[in-house]
Amino acid sequence: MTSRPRSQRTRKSPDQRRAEIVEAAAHIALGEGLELVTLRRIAEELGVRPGLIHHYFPVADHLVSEAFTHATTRERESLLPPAEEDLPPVDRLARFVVGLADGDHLDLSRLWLNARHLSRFKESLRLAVRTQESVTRAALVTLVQKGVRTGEFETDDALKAALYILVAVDGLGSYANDDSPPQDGPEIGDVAVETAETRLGLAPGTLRTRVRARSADPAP
Amino acid sequence: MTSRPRSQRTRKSPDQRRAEIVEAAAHIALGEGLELVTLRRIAEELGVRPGLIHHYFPVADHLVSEAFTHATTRERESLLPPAEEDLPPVDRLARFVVGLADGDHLDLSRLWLNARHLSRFKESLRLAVRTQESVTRAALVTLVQKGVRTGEFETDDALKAALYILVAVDGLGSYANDDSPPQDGPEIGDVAVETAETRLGLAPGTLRTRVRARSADPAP
DNA sequence: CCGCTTATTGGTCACCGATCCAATAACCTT
DNA sequence: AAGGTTATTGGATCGGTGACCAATAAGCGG
Repeated sequence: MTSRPRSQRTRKSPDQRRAEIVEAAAHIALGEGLELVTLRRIAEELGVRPGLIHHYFPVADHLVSEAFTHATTRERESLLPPAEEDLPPVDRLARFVVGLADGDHLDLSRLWLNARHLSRFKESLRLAVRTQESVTRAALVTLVQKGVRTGEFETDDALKAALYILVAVDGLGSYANDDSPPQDGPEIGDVAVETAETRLGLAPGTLRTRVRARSADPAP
Repeated sequence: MTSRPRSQRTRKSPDQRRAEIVEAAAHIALGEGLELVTLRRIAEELGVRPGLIHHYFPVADHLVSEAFTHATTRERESLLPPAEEDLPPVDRLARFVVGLADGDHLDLSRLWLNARHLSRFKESLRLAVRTQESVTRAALVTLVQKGVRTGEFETDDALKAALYILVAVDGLGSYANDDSPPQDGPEIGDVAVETAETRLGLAPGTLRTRVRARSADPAP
């Protein structure tokens, strides 16, 4: 009865295998932390021998930074997607800010916190963080500018407004690993939302309203 | 010639030795990171055998969290000292916010970032972080309230104002490990300073001015 | 001054990382 | 169908960590 689930050996194309590895690494990074993106852990995840991972990533740190980049990119595409023609900037901003301010996407906040710290010791990760940072910033600046053109936002310095919003978002992200009761008085998440509204001349409550409106009205 | 710097054995009182260990650990934590607060590393720092450290801290994690608490407490006492009767709230706030916003105290910002992330995995550290967080918050709230009473600050919600300032400060702290050129357009450090000024009804530039004034005028 | 408590030593052990490498076998090419 | 390329394996090595412990000696109290 010695079932032989020992799947012998499955040989895949380098591209495919590599993608598979990065995918698994990103998954672990997001769920368990970048320090658990280890040759053995990823190998285990894929049901493969550690040596194989080393074959594709001779330097383990590179896998770590790729995992971060991959996870981060995918998350951004869902949180701050590039212009959807039909969706006004206010709604796009609302999704981004509210999505991060509220409990959702805690994974992502933790990952950023993780990466920002770990980048102190890992050169390649530091570069990846910087890159992702500027991509995000660019996306947000573009969004703000578009909103200004459509008259939805009001600011004389789009870059500055974006920076303020990002600092607030990252500030909240600092608390991503707190597990204290959310009785922080003035709903801590509001800080980012209010900051965005203030900086862009939106009436208080606008952003949360837009999000609620959208989720209640799934099919236009 | 065999100099015998092998200091035989120096036996100290438990209290003294323990303090010495925590001191060394705090130093390493601040300068090299909490993950380097290791039995061996601290022992080396003190010219002592690792076993001794284990004798005082059977659970290594406790040393880590104590190191954080120690370092953090000392730094706070210099950055946000408890009421000095002669110093007006504006100046005390200025020292705190500007001190953190500008390049100084990078060590401290890195340590906080470090601790906030690492607390994801270390229970005892998580508690220490939460404690230090609330001590700092309480100190800042008290300061804001005092400023409101003296008429220097203007806000209808001291706690909220303090939270905003802290989020901005922590947001900046997120970038503590960046080594990119500081050409971030609108001086990134300004975000915290401006946030404080805005939230407390201070004229723009007030805080930086106060700091400059104080450092130019050492002896009253 | 001697004895006893205990701070301090100098190891051991198990665990878990990265890195490297020879041998194996999957699969494509001819 | 045979051969060759190389993806994949299964080790071994090395360095670092925490935990643990018997033995030693420092220095205090009698």
